[in-house]
Amino acid sequence: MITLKEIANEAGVSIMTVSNVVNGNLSKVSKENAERIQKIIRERKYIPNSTARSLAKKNSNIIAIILRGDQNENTLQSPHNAALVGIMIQKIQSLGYYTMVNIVQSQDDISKSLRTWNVEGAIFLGMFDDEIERIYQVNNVPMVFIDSYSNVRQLSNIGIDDYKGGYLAAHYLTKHGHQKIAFVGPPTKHNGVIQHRFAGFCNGLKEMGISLNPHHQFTLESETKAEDIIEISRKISVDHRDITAAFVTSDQIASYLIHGLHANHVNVPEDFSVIGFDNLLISTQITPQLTTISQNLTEKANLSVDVLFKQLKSPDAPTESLVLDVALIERGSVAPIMQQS
Amino acid sequence: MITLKEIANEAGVSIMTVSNVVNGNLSKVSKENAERIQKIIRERKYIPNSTARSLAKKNSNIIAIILRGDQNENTLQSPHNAALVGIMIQKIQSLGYYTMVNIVQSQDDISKSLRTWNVEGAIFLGMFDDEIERIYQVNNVPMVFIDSYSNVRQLSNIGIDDYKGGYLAAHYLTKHGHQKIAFVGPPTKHNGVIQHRFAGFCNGLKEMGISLNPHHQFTLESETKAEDIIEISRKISVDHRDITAAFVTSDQIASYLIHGLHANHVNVPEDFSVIGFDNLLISTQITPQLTTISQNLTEKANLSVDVLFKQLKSPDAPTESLVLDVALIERGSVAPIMQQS
DNA sequence: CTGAAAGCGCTTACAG
DNA sequence: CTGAAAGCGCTTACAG
Repeated sequence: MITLKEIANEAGVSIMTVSNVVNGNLSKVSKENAERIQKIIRERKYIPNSTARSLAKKNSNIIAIILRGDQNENTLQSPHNAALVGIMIQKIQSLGYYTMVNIVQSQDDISKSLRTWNVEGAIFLGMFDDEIERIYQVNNVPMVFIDSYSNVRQLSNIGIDDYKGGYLAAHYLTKHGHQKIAFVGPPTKHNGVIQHRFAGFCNGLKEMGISLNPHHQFTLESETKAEDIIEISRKISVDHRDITAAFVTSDQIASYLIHGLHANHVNVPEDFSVIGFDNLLISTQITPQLTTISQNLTEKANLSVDVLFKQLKSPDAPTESLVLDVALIERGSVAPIMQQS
Repeated sequence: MITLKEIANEAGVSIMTVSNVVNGNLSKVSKENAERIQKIIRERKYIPNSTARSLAKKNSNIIAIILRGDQNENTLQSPHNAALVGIMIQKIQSLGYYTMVNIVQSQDDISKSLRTWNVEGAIFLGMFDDEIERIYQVNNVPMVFIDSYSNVRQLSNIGIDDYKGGYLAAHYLTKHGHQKIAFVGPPTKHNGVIQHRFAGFCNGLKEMGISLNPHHQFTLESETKAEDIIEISRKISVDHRDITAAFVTSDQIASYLIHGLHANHVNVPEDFSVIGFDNLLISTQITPQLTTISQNLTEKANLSVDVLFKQLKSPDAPTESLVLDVALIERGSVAPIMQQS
């Protein structure tokens, strides 16, 4: 590894002068020296040692992306998370920073990763409220959360209008004549995106004079277990033939549901209508293409980095909580009920 | 930040003794001291400063995952890459290391990221042959490549039997009576996975006395542009009604193709058979479920980390090139030709 | 078993 | 504009 000292020797100056050139403090260096040193730096392919720099400056140029993980689930298998992380990394890089990615289990000590590397800021995906509380207690770097509804304290959060998403779905289905509508998704009892989508959905129905039949709420214990979703399809097509439509909390689940319905000779949208959530690639890959609630992942990722850097640059900047809009995308998975057999 | 020195002061010992305790060199410390110091470390929540440690040790505990990116494409949007990266991160963490993720454009200087942080090893996804050559010239950390067919030098690589994948597809389709078969995928002219899948496919056909009609090779310029795939569907269903089946180089592309065929009133598998590649989640989310060539991503990711650490622990370990097996998964997207109308 | 010294490669703060 | 000194928080190598 070539160092400041070697460059300084070769240029016949002190390491301070080289350091100033490396850091672009050209006002402190004579033009001749600056140019000569720059030439040597280029020729010798000098790369500053970030560990030394971090130690001296007590900061790092590292941003951490921290994902809530699970023993038996690959959290980056979720297209939503993967897309966000990919965009964030690119954005962080473009700002001259480095990205460390951590996947933490509940009991893991997040502060260790953050503190050991003097991480300058962190973006969190999928954390639970109680974890957020603990994270705040032990860390004081700028932090931004994605899709948190925690109200235990004022935090910077980038989320979407989950309530409106559910509300739009309810209105759209009822406008198409559906009355007996199912809700399919993870449990709605936790404070989070699912609960808000559910609330918007129920209130949307209520406005149309419909109340959700509790038996028509189908709860998945695990987000990604295909068998559970297939089982729900079976129940709907066998035990609940009166249901004509479903609002499903993710495109992923919706696609399995449609597959399962089809296997039970219930065709979408002829016999049954489905609305998904997210507007992921998969919503255009299946047949019929999925009518869904879209969220803008690119904006979500970029804004989260923007908000983080705002706080990073001015430590007393107020926390920011942004709610991005959602919209209903009409495709082929919903049909008016009149056409149904 | 609490430091070694503070712990040493509080314990009334030198920082060396504390350092030995922190690093588990308990044979060098008296039992009483060790226990007292451990207690203080726990109470004060001491976390070693990795930047200082790295500087002193001239290494880091950081592994880099480097993905080939593209201006207008999110490389983590590929479920294949996202799943691999997720598993790798978890594995790297479980070994006590940290993961930095870089998404590089062609002209980017990879050695900068690697050298500035004293990165101890790197795993590369999606690099081209000429880039690999350059990477090797300027870096000397252990490196593992994923899915590279570069033969410019001996390198550690984890890949799959792409040739066999194509071969299996050809045999399976011909055994089901198909004769006029299309190949759909990215260009086959570059040395890489696609070329080998294509070669296996062509040779598989040849063994059955069939040669691929050059007009039946449909080439996609961009892997993910849905419109291009839909256009191919149109061509096949309108201009090439004699084609009865297709081997497609990814499940992603296959799903769009099936959707496009359907839009042109060609139903899979009744009118047309399709085999995909990867066995991603999507292959079970669409209707019909996709018959496809499966690769084991979990094994691929874990082995790549294993091989990297083998080289990292013994610097003169030979490079390892592993080829994982593939298998054909029978689902619903292929039907015998006799049943076709 | 224990610790004083030197050094890792940088930056900060200061003197000239 | 230039540089000598001190220090960031650790580890290595050595002496006791």
